[in-house]
Amino acid sequence: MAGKPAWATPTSVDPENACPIGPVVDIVFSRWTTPILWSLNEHGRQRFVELERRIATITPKVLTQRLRQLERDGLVVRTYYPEVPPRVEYEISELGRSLAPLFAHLAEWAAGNLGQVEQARRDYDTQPGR
Amino acid sequence: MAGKPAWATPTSVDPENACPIGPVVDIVFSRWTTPILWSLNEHGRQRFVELERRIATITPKVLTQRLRQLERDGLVVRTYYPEVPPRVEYEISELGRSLAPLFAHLAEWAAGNLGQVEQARRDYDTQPGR
DNA sequence: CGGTATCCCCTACGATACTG
DNA sequence: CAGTATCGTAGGGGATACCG
Repeated sequence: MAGKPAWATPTSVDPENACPIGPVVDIVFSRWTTPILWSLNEHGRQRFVELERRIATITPKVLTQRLRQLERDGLVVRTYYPEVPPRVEYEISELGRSLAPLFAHLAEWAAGNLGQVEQARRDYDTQPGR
Repeated sequence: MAGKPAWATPTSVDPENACPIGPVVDIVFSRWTTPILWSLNEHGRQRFVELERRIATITPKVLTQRLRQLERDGLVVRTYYPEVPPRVEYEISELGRSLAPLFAHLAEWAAGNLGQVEQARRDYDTQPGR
């Protein structure tokens, strides 16, 4: 990154640079990833059907997609047992588990502030003239 | 397994959303919200064009949509000055600012672990037979 | 069991105007 | 300046069926 002088303050930057947490949000908070990671962290090693049943509204196609993505990102470990019938188990990786405090932080914020968000919505929606 | 993980909330878990942080993720980490909140938190009060220029790749339509949503959720305060030409300023609310430690936590995780994610991706992609 | 393969729909988003 | 209005599209899921 030695091309740009430090004094060259850009008037605009691409979203990645505009927000340092952009990339990590894409990785951790893309759709379905939080229920999956949460389930694996809370209930430990699970088979495909267990996850499918626990998340309930997810389709097998999407569950596969998200699990592959999480595996590729190193957040989930997939283990295949060549038995009959075949068995596959998913577990959260060490890297994935390192997200636990972050998730706890998020849950804590939710517990303390979600009510305010809901109240704000009610207030906003009852404003006359919208 | 070692009992209850740190991120498990005692509040009843919705069987639909097998994940207590589902709602808060929708509020805080839906598309474009993090760059907007980050910008408002980092650079203070800003007018519409300032945000537009800073985020650069966002269109005015979408910026409006997201700002309205954030306003409705009580994370952003919109102030309209009926001047000629009109002036509108956006600032992060107290509730929105309460997300700052969370964002910092996220940035910290990213700084420490994003490299591992990228390495995991490289490893995964260089596996033969995919 | 643990997935693919297809088809299809919906809507979030982008592009391009235009206005008070 | 601070937005709307309108149109068009891509692709992320859902539903269903099928395979090793």
